[in-house]
Amino acid sequence: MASINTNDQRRALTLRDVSEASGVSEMTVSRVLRNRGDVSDSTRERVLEAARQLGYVPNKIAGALASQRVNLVAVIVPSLSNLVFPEVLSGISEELEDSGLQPVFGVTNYLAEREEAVLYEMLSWRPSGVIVAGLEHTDAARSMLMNAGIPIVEIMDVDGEAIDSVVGISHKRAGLEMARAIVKAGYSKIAFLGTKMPHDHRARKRMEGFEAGLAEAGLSLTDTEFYSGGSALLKGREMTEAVIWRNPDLDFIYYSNDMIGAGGLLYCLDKGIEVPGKLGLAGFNGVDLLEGLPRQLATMDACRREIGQRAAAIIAGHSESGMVGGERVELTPVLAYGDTIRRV
Amino acid sequence: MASINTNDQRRALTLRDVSEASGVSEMTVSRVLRNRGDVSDSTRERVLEAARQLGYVPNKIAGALASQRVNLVAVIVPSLSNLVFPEVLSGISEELEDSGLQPVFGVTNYLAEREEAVLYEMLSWRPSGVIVAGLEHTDAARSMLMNAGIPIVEIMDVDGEAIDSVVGISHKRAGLEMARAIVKAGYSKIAFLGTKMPHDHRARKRMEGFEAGLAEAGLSLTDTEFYSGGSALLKGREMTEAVIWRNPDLDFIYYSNDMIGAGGLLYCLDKGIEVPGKLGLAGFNGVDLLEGLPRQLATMDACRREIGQRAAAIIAGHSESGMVGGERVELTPVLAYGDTIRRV
DNA sequence: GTGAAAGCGCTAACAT
DNA sequence: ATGTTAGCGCTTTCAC
Repeated sequence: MASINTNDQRRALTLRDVSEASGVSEMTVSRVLRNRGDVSDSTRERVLEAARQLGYVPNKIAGALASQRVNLVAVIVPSLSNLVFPEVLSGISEELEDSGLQPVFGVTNYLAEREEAVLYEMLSWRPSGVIVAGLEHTDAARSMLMNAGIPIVEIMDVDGEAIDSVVGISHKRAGLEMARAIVKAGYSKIAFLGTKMPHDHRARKRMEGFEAGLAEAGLSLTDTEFYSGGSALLKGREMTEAVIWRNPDLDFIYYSNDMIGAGGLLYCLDKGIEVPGKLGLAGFNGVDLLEGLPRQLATMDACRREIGQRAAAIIAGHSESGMVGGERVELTPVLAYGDTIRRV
Repeated sequence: MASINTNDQRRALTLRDVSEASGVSEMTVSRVLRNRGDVSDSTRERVLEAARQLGYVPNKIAGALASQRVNLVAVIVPSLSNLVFPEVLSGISEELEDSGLQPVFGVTNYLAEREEAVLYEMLSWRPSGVIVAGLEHTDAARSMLMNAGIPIVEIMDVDGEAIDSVVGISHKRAGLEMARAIVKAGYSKIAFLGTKMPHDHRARKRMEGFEAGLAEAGLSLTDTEFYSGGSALLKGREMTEAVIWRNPDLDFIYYSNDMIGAGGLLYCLDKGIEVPGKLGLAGFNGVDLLEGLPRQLATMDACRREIGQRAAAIIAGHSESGMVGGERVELTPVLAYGDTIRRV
């Protein structure tokens, strides 16, 4: 009890220290600590006790180098403040929980070069798999992924060519179906409000799909506006005000995410604008937050958590049973009409 | 141009491959790739070109083992869905950007045993430093941290005994000052609404400080209510309704976070309850979201981003110049009255 | 400015 | 059930 950790702070403990303390070979200590191979109960006890007493923490760097195996899964997302990605990450963590694999998160801030750098850094740790948001990458990044020799899962989006596996939804179709629903509900003077970020490819695809849907009915967007930075809720208010001011006869606004949509909704309620009679509104993502608003904003669930789970399951499957790869999982978002689209 | 990466997918490239492709020794290739030591320009060119052509990604596992240096900083937080932590993480990432250090994130879900497990896993990769939220840990975790021989920074909270360095605010004092401000404004029938999580020590400390502040004026909490799970905004509405129903003469509600506070505010606006005249409200954190609400909820900034930056700066400082450690940084949150506390 | 040898701390493979 | 040997891919150190 007395001399726990009197060891020098500089030098970390090694297997050898545990070996000496327990009078058992390094190899056997290693077996005990990894639950690998047969070890007698008495030996196991002694080793475990010695390791505990010393406060030994294995060196995975050495272990990984020797075994050529790393229990890490690289997960690369554009942002954490988006509300969307933390949920994806939860799904991944949850699914990986009992697989022996550990997620490691990297953030790109929606910058392709940043993605490339993060990826390079992560691949240099030789992870067991990569989960990366989106299908758009620099050439270098794409080539790194193709040559990594590990399972790659691109998530969120299925509109494009996948490197290996892909799990997501079609944002183009999401936009398209929203447009159809809106047209069917009788709206015709329609605006799109979104983020300015040129690298938010999914928002862009939703807008493209949306325009295609309007085109089917011979319509086109009356106005658009894009923001960057700041409180999304506030930006939603401001942009809504601006676009209404510019287009007094506007009858629908499609927002690229629920936060700005919620801001728009609050603005309309404040100003006494009749929703959905005079003005219809819809967002995207299906975030929890909406449940607490005075009215339910129409939205489309992006299946965030499930995307994380399915992606993680693919990586875990590979590492267990060496699957083939190249899987494609397209989930189908459901349109929730809420209270902000006129019912016909 | 033709035969880029015809290499076998199984075996990753090594320094030797680059060495052979460039006709330079492994050692010199290593020097080039790390910008270490003198290498002639012509040699450097050849090596870089060969590495690029092959698509070589260095093996940091081997590098770390040989050099006994790892450019990783372990960052451990309770949650990502809290809105608070993503901001702390941004602060850390930002500060570490040009330090050569890389943050690696782990999540504990407010569970002490989970924290211990995550910590163990992370320490086994021998990071250059640890940033961990909170001062409360299991004995084993505490002992691991003390014996890791690397800089440890506990963040968010300064009310307690630190292992090494600490960066945060006093949540007790935050609660205390909120109570004083409320009492001064003339409120006296006061409720506290928060999360049920027993391991949210900071929310607990705010409540304790708050009660102490009320006690100074001979007051005590009229009612409390705690929730877990679900949409915080919605829970805020529900709990507010419940507590008002139980205590018709209630004149103030202190929420443990801004999200439930915002829910409460929206509820009051819906119901036409006069805020702050009949009922005062206050939250905690100072999240962006509040800016988009119809009224400004009173809150206290938790200095999240700055906490991340300062903590990261301490770790980076250590790794550069071998500082002494044991720093203590207490930031001071500012009370923003907004529109939901009566002005006197 | 460049190369050769030794070894980081562990585990695979093969003893016994 | 336990021990021995070799080596994972790099970097450190020292030689030239």
